[in-house]
Amino acid sequence: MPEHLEQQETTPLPQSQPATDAFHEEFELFHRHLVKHRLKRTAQRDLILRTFLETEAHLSVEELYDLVKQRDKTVGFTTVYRTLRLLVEAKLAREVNFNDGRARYEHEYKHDHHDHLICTECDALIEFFSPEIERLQEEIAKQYGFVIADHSHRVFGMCQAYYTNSDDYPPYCRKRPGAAQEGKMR
Amino acid sequence: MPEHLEQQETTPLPQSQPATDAFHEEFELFHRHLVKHRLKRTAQRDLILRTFLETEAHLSVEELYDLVKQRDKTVGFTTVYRTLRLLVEAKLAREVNFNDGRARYEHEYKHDHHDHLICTECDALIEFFSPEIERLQEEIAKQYGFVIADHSHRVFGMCQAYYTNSDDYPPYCRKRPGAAQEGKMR
DNA sequence: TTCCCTGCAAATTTTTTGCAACTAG
DNA sequence: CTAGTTGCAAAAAATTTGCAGGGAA
Repeated sequence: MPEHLEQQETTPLPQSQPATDAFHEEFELFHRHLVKHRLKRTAQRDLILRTFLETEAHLSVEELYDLVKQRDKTVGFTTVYRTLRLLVEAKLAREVNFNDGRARYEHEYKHDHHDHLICTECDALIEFFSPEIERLQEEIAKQYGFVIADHSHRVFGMCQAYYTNSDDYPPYCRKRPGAAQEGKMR
Repeated sequence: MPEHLEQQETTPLPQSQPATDAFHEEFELFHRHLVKHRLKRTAQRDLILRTFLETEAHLSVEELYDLVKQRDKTVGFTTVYRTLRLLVEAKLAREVNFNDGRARYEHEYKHDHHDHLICTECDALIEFFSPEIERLQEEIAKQYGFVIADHSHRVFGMCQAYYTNSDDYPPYCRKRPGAAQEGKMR
C-alpha cells in the first residue's frame, strides 16, 4: 500500500497522530473499537477519521470523500462510506439529517449533545442546547415508559442574517442573502 | 370559477366526497389551493388525498401508492409522488423522516404540531406535544434572532411494550418483542 | 382551445453490495 | 497464513424528470 500523506516519516501509520493532532483521544477510542471488534487499522481509516475530525461541518459521505481525495486520490468512495459507518458504531460520529436528501455526519465524541436551528434560506446552521428541553423530554418519555437512546431536534426557519438587510453577516451564516435560493432540493 | 366542494352529489368527481367523508375542510382547502395556483382538480388527486386522509399512518410515497392502487390500479406512482408534494404545498401534509431511509408524510391540517417518540426496536410511534418545549424553543430562537417556520423533534429509544415482558402491548406498538429486529436499515 | 395532468419510461441521485486482489495482524 | 479491507463496478433503492397523449377549465 503506497504511503502518501503529510509530514510523518517513521510510524507505520503516522498520519494518524501527527504532532499537530489534537485528536489523540478520538484515535485511541477508534483504535480500541477496532481491536475490540477484531477489525484492522488501515491507512485509509486513519486518514478518513482525521479528515472527518478536522472539519466541524456536517458532511455528507460524498463531501467527506471529496476532502479525503484531496489528500489521497486512491481512496475510494466505498471506503469512506463504510468507515463513516464504523465511526458511528465507535461513537465518534453521529448521523444527522437536514432534509436535504442525504445523510450527514457530525462529531459525537465529547461533543455534548446539541440540536440545530437550520436556516432554510441560506443553510446557516446554529447549534443550541437546552437543559430544560432535555429535562422535559425525559419527563415526557417517562410518562410513556419510553427509554431514550437518542434524539434529534431540528428547528427550521430563517436566520437573522438572512432577513436582515445589514451587511455584517454573523459567522454562522454560510451564504449571503440573495445567494442561491434553493429551498429544499436534492 | 367553478365552485365545488362540500357535500355536493352532482360533481363529476363524486368519489372525493362520499357521504362518509369527514374531510370536507381538507378537500376545500385542497381545491382552493388548486384554484389559487391555476391547477386542476382531477379524479386521481382527489383519490390520493382521500386515501391519505383515511389513514393516520406515516406513509412513504410507495406505501401510499400501494393503498391508492387497491382502489384504482391505473394510478401511477409518479402521480402519487407529485400529489404528495402538492399536499405539502397546500399544508395538508407534512414531510417527516424517521431515519428509515425514505421520506414519510403525516397529516398537517388541524393536526396540532406534535413530535415523536420512535421505538427503534419495534417501530412503535408515540406522538407527544409539550407547550413548555415549544416555548423554550421559541426563546432559544429569539436569542439568535431566528424566525421559526417549522420544527422536528424526534426522540429515539425503546418503548415500554418492547422491553417489558408483559403480554399486553399498548396499541401504539405495531410489532411484538422478538419480531423482526432490524434496527436502522433500508 | 389552452394549459395542465397523467402514466410510462428513463434518468438521477444516494446508498449498498459482490468480488478479486491486497494486507494487517 | 487467515480473516478483514479496499476500490471498482454494478446493483438497489429512492427520487425526479421528459414527453406524448388525454383531460379539465
